[in-house]
Amino acid sequence: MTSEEGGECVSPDDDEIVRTPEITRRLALLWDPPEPKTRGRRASLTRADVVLAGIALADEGGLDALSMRRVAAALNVGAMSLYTYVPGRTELIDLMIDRAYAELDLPEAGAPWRPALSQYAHQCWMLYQRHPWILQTNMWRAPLAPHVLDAQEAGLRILVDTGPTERQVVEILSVVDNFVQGLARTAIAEDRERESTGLDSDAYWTSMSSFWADWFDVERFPTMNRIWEKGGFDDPAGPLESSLERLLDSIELTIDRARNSS
Amino acid sequence: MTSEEGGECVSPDDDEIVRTPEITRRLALLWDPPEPKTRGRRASLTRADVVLAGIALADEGGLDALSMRRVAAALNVGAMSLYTYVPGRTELIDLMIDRAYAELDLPEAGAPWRPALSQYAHQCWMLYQRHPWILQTNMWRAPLAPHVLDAQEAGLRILVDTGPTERQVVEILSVVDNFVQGLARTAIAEDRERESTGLDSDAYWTSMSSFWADWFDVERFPTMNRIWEKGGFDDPAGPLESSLERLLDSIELTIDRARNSS
DNA sequence: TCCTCTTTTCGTACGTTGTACCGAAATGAG
DNA sequence: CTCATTTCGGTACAACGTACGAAAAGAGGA
Repeated sequence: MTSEEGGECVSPDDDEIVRTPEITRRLALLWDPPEPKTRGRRASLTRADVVLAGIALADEGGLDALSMRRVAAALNVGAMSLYTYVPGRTELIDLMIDRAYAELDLPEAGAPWRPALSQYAHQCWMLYQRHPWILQTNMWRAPLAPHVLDAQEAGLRILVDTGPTERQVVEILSVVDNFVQGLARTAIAEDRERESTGLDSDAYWTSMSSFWADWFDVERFPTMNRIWEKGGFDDPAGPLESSLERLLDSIELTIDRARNSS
Repeated sequence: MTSEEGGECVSPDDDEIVRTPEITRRLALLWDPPEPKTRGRRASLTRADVVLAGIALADEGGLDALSMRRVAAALNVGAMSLYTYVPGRTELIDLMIDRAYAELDLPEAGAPWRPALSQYAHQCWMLYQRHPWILQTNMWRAPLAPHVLDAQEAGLRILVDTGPTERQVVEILSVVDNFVQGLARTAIAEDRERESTGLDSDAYWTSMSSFWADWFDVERFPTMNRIWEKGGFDDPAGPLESSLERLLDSIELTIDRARNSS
C-alpha cells in the first residue's frame, strides 16, 4: 500500500513506522497476492498448486511427511523449483494454514450467539479433523493470515454484543478455541496411536489396558481410579456434542450475569 | 492386576490382556526404573544426567536445539553413547517431560477448590514458562508418565467432591489445562518472535504495527478493530491473574448450579 | 529475425539430523 | 586368567532444508 520511501529499513529511533525486513517479507507473502510476471519464462505451476500439494501430503502423513523434496516429487518437479513459488518450508506452512482456514463455513453476522458459537466450534473441530497437521505446527500462535483473521473476526462478532466487556469477549472466544483444540488433540492422538500400531480399535484398547494392569497404582492415583470406575473418562458418542453443550451452558451463565449486572 | 502368564505377546483373539511390544517398551521406559547392571563395564553417566542435559538444552534453544549430538557434546561423550541410556530421541523427550512435571508444586488434598485450582493453574503456567519446549512437543496428548499423571490426579482431586458429576470434573479440568496452555503459547510466541528479531520490546511492537498500517483492512475486520480500539486485546499486567479469575468465576457458577440442583 | 533481459528450472553440494552397525575397551563373575 | 557382559564411540547412511549458479525458455525492442 504505502510505497513512498524506497528504503526498506528505517533507523530505529525514527518515530515513523518501522518495517523489519523479516517480518514484512513474511507478512507480504500472506497478504500480497503474487503479482503475475509478464516477462521471462512462464511458470509451469502456481503458488496455489504448491500449497495444495503440500496440504495433500500433510493431510495423510502429518507435518513430518511434508518435505520439500516430496512436495516437488508430487508435482513432477525438481526440488529446488519450489523455491520459485515459496521462500521456504516455514512460509509454505503459513500459506497452507491460511488456505485451510479458508475452508471454514463461518456463522453469519447477526445470528443468535449460542447456535452461532456452536457452529464456530464445530467448524473448527471439523477443520482439525481434516487437517490434523494444523495442530502440529509449532503454533505458538496462529499466523497473521487473512483467513485466520476472518475466523477470529467471525468468532468475536458472535459475542461482541451479547453483554460481556470487550476483554471478556476475547477471553471467552479464546477459551472456546483452546477447548476445541484440546479435544481435537486427544482425539487425533488416539487415531494416530491406533494406526501406528496397526491394530484395530478393540485390539488397541486391550493393548493399552496392559498399562493399567502392569503399572497403574490405585493407591497413587485414587481419584483417577474412582473417576475411571464411574465412567468419567469414557468417550461419549460424539466427542464434541455433550461437552461443548456444557461449555456453552457455562458461557451462558457468564453472559446472563453480565447482562443482569449492567 | 492379572499377572500370570510369562508370555510377552499373546495372540490377538485371546481374551487375556494383549501386550504390544512397542507400547509396552515405551511405557516400561517411563515406569520401570533402570535396573542397575552389576556386570560389565561401568557406565560413566546416568539416565538422569542425559535427561537433565536434554532439558538444559531445550530450555534455552527450544526442541530444535535438542539434537542427540548436542546433548552428547554437553556431556563430553560420543553421540552414540547416549543410546546406552535412552532408546532414541522421542523417548528422551518423554523422559524430559516426566522430569519437568516432577517440578510441579501441587495443591494438597482437602484444600478449598478455588485457591487449589488457582495454584494448579499457576504452577502449570510457571512450568511452561520455565520449559516452553513442553508445548512444542507434538503433544497430541501428554505422555502417560508418572509425574504427568500425578499432576492430573491432583487436578481432579481438587474438583471431585465439589458437586459436579465425574465427567463434568474431567471436562472442567480439561478446560483449565487448555486455557493455561493457550495463554502460555501466546505469551511464549511473543517472547520468541521478539528475541528472534533481535529487537527490544518497543521496537518489536512498532515493527509489528507495520502490519496494521499496511495490510489491516478495517472494513474486513470491523469487530476486531472495534475491540482493539476499546483495549480488548491489551495485555493486562499479569497475563494469568485477571483472566484466570474470570475463568474461576465461571467455574464457580457451574459448581453452584450443580450443588443447587442436587 | 536476432539480441537481450528476465524469469524459471533444477543438478550439485554443504551442513545437519537420527540412528544402525560393529569393533574396541572395560569390568565383574567364575 | 577367562569369558560373558556392558559401555563407548567412530563410521556410515539416508533424509533433510536450502545456497549457488549454470542452463533453458520466453517476451520486448531492434
